[in-house]
Amino acid sequence: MPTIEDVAKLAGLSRTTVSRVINNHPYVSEDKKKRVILAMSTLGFVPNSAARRLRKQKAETIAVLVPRVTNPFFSKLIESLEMAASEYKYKLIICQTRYLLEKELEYLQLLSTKQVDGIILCSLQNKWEHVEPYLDHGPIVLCNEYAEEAHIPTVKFNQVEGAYIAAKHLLEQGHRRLLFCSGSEQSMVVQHRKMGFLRAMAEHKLQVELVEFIEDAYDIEDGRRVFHKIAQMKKIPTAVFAGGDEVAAGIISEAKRNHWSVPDQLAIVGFDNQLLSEITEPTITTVCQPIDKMAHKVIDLMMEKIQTKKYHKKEVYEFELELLIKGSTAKNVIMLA
Amino acid sequence: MPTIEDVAKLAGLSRTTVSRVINNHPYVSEDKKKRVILAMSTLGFVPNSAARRLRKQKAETIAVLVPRVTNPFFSKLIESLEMAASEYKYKLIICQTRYLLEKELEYLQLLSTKQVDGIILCSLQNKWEHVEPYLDHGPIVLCNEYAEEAHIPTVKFNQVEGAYIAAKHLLEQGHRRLLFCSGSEQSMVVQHRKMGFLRAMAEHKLQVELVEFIEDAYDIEDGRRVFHKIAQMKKIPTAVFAGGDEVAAGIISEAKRNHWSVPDQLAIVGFDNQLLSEITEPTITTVCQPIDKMAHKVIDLMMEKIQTKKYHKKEVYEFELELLIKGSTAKNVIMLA
DNA sequence: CTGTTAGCGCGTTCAC
DNA sequence: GTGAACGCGCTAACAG
Repeated sequence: MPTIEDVAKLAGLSRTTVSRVINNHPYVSEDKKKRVILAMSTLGFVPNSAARRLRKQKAETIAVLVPRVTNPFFSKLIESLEMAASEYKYKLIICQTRYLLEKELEYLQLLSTKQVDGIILCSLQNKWEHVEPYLDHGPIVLCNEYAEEAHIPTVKFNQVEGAYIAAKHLLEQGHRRLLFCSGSEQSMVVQHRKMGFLRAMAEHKLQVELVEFIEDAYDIEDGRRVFHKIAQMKKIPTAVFAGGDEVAAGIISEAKRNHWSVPDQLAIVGFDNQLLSEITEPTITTVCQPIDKMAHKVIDLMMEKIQTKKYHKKEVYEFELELLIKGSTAKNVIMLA
Repeated sequence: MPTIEDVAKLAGLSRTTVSRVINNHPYVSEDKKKRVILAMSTLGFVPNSAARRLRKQKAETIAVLVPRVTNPFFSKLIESLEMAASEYKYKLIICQTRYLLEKELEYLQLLSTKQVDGIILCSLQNKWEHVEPYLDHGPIVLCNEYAEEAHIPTVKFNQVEGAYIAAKHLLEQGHRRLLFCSGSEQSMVVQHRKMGFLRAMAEHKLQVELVEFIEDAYDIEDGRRVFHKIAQMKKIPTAVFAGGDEVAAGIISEAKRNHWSVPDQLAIVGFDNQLLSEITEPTITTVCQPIDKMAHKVIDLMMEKIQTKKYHKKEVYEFELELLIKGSTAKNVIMLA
């Protein structure tokens, strides 16, 4: 591999001049610039990133921690983050924690070892006190997650409100026995949704007959399991708030296999507005999250923090959610042919 | 940030000894080892990766090029690759080419700039001659894709056979007017499937009435569009070979909205055996690909190539595919309750 | 078993 | 405008 030295020799100039051309500094005569560029291309010279990183103390790379990329919410988020980052010429390194505490900490070390300039946490399993020390090595930004004690930039959705409008919708449809079904209780996303859900319940306190909770449901398979739990309950709920469209789809699918009618016997509201929610029968009433907006905000924030190196202040940016009413809850809506 | 020098000073030893401890070399007395470890932890020392990379000429990182992470096939592949790579303590950097030639070349530069030790190409849009030069800088391995002229390690599925068994199944069900629906014609995956499909057609030449082709279908939305194209054909096919379960799901969904009966009026076979294929009604007959096996093989291969630095030989590893017959083609199968 | 020394390839003062 | 020289942090000979 040719180095900057080789280029300099071939061009009959010093390393410095070559370096200046590479980083297009001013004060290089057009003539020599041409010579350098010629020499570079004849040698097929490419600057070595390790040396640059060492010298500039920048990796131009950000780590994104997500539980799993197979979850469509996260893969959509990654896609958006990647596009936003590439506008700044930043690379992303995607890390799957699989909800494991150790994996999360392991990947946080990318920051200490300077393999990345910052970390975007889209999942937070560890207690904040275990994550905080890594802040010594660079910026950490929370994305979609939230931690009360974390004094760092945070971009999130208004999950409280999202769950509230979803729950309210179910109540307005006349449901009195409800099931709240979610992912890990660890996550503040879940906590917030539960708060919103319970707020709606409280507002209709007199009418609500039953409120049940189920945890750790993430995908279609989990949804199927949830259905069977429902079917075995003493008092069977008439409506389910599912943490994601995948879970909702699993419930619907299994319900129909068992000849339950949706939404008449069991109404379901999902989350995320995945394409999947248009495929099921009925289609899934769902809460739509503006992932793209969030992704852009996160990247802009991260870039600012990397530059200014001031990232110990808590600043929370919140995006609003919207309920899309479709077939899985709408009793008397005339369905499109 | 403390450096190895600081640790050495605090421990009253030389940089070398510290380095030896870090890389657990032999020939370091237990006593000094202890002192070093103590010094490291009191200072909170973490080795700087940029310096290591520069010195060792290794990034311990591999780039994976995929079209889009939102495609479940690729997100599943990434998940498997990531788990396999982490066994070697290798990081993955995920790059989305979005089927763009320039993006692909841009990411290949990660190899020239030494940001990664190797590249796994799960998508190949450029002509091989445009990719080949990058081989000067490190190993490139093809995964799921194939290029005749590429003399590099390749791990793939037997797409010819996969499509053949799927097509044969449709013919055996009595279908005589068929539609082959796929992604980009560029991809050898598509070419191979087409070959297998046509081979089955040829074997039943006398009976086949119609064979149509549609391209550039990747997701649920595309599937919907495909349905409308089908509906407008002069001679309407009775069976569709879809390049993926998403497309198949889109076709089924739209077909049913338009009161077509599946599989009676239109039979459909998908690809990938996604969870989604269990959600639709009917469920989707699909070709199952052992993604996990492929991923492990690719990583093992890549590790070997990085080590030996011999990666200019073509060696092709192929995994067999399997047809899973479900509701979208099975006319007379009694469906499970 | 341990320390001294010499780069890995680049960017950047500071003189000229 | 340009070049010489230093050092980013670390590892790997080579001595001892």
